[in-house]
Amino acid sequence: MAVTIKDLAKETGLANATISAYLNGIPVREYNRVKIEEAIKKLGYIRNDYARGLKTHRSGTIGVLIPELSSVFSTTIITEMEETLREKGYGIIVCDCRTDLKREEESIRFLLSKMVDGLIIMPVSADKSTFGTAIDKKIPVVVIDRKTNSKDVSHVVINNREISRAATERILAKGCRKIALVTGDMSVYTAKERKEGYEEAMRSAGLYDDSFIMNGGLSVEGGYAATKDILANMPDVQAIFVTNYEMTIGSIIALNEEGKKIGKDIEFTGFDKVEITRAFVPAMETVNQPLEEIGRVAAATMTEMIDGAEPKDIILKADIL
Amino acid sequence: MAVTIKDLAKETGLANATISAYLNGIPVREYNRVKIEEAIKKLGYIRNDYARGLKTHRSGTIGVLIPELSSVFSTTIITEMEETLREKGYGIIVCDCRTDLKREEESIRFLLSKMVDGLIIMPVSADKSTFGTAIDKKIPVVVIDRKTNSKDVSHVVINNREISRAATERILAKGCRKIALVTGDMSVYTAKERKEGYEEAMRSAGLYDDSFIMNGGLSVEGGYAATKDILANMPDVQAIFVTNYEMTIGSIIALNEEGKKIGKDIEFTGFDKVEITRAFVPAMETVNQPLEEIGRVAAATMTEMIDGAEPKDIILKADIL
DNA sequence: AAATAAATTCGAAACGATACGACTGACGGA
DNA sequence: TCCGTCAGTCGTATCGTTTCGAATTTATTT
Repeated sequence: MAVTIKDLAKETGLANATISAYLNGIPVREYNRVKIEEAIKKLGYIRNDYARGLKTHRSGTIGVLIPELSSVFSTTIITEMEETLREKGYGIIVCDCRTDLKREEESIRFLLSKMVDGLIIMPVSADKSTFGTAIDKKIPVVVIDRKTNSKDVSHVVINNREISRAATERILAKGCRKIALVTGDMSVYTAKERKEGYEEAMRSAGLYDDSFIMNGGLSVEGGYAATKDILANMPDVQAIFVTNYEMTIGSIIALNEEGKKIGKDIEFTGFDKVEITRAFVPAMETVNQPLEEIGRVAAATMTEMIDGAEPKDIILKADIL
Repeated sequence: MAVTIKDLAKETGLANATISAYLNGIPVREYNRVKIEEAIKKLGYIRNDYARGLKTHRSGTIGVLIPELSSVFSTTIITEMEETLREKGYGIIVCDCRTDLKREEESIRFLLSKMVDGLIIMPVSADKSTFGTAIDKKIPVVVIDRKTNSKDVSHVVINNREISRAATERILAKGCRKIALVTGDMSVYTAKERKEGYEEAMRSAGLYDDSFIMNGGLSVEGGYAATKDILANMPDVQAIFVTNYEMTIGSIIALNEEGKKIGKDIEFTGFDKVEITRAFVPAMETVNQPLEEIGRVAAATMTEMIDGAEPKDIILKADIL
């Protein structure tokens, strides 16, 4: 079967405890170190994390739960998170719950049964019911991109409201008065915050009118449909502000189809780095989230919590490109 | 501490073995079933996979190793794979090795120490040295998007050469004679195959000239640079064929910057579903890989191998949109 | 109702690593 | 030379499951 510590012990003539010590970085005599290392190489030993985890109740693994793996938003953050955590000796297990609450719960059970030392999660709902089990088990939880009503978890979010307000004000400064907003369902934290930022700006200008607000369902298709709708029913619209990556893409496609030139026929502000479109629509403005930073900070917060730190809320700053 | 089977045993007055049996789907008496289920709910029991894995040498987990998490190619495949595996009761652990051979090895050790029941991998090199450890341990390995020189693993690839040949022939049929190819380093399996498909078509037409072949390094920047280069140094080029997603994007950006209209000034065939560009460059042709199918098939092959099937090679068909 | 067959349940021994207290030997100081 | 110190090493119990043969209960047959 697999090579175990006992095999190493037999091979080297040492006790398991000594091998274990070596493996855990506790100093052993030079000549023993050499023997052990030779044996490891010779036998091809790989530590059995399951046995270790059983004994230590630690796995050296962080669970990452996201609603959708196939979005730049998630992957950029995850990549950076993995990097940071790896440096601290942690690996990650990623679960994609497909924006499905039931799967989210399933996944959390899965991760917990894998004995993760912590949970970084972008919850589908703002309700703590799903990750409550983790909290009960005293497993540190970091929530990203959402604010929840729980005091037991850390939050890492961006200044959604402020940046949306600023973006809207920038459009206003260009002289636009009829500005449409494409956002998501108000049950989604970011959608709500971003809408409120927009609302603040519009109200201050005395221009708020909620018929300018469209729900784009946070998807490419939704953004596309919402934009078509806007163009069809609000002929005098002067600008569109779209509040996430997918909808931005959909919206641009719709504008393009309708022959509306951004910067000329209409002002446009999108969300996130829509790389390719910059070539085609240089006049487009974009709210740029510090994705790498979110990943880094979330990871760092996680390790701090594992080491005993209290939960904290961190707000990072997005900027406008 | 955590709730264990023993706690359930105490709570119900049954032996651990009975609880274990219930948990594993072996029938127990109705009234015991009820008692056990109540106890589980009451105490909030979650099975400790580590203890179980230690005993059974199975983890119910498949390791997935990819060179780059932040690419549509990977994420689409992974998402589909996860779906399929989940249905069979497996979870996945994803590792991103950042196209780095050393990390690839590290990650494989990590995954093996996590006792994965199988490994699905998109190797950086075609050399079996990295995943050899897995094979030695009799762990099924499925390689996607690459052919390796190992007979012990399954391969899931697309018909790279044929489809590239077909794509090239299609361009030729439009009357183009000077067709540039942007591909990657010849050490990369897909780059090589795709280049050879192109070469076959060009040779048949008596038009092959390797000065038309550019290395775009498989990245957006590389594709961009290669295309700029082509436009600068091959003024009479009539068409460009780009062989992966990232380079396609880079190439389109470059063409756009240079004011070259696809379908008018130049013919263009890209690779993979470049969603957004379709709105801007409807004349663009694209080789479309069946990503979902790759994921599905890889996952299915994995479970078959776990159940004892022999390694096999599967070639899926891409088409041209 | 007794005897046999079938279905559950039980107890205790693993699985592979770590933790803990006890033990060894080498070294320096008195 | 003797003793205390301390870095290393050793045995062994233990983590929470599953496994397996034996023991017990329930169902079936005669």
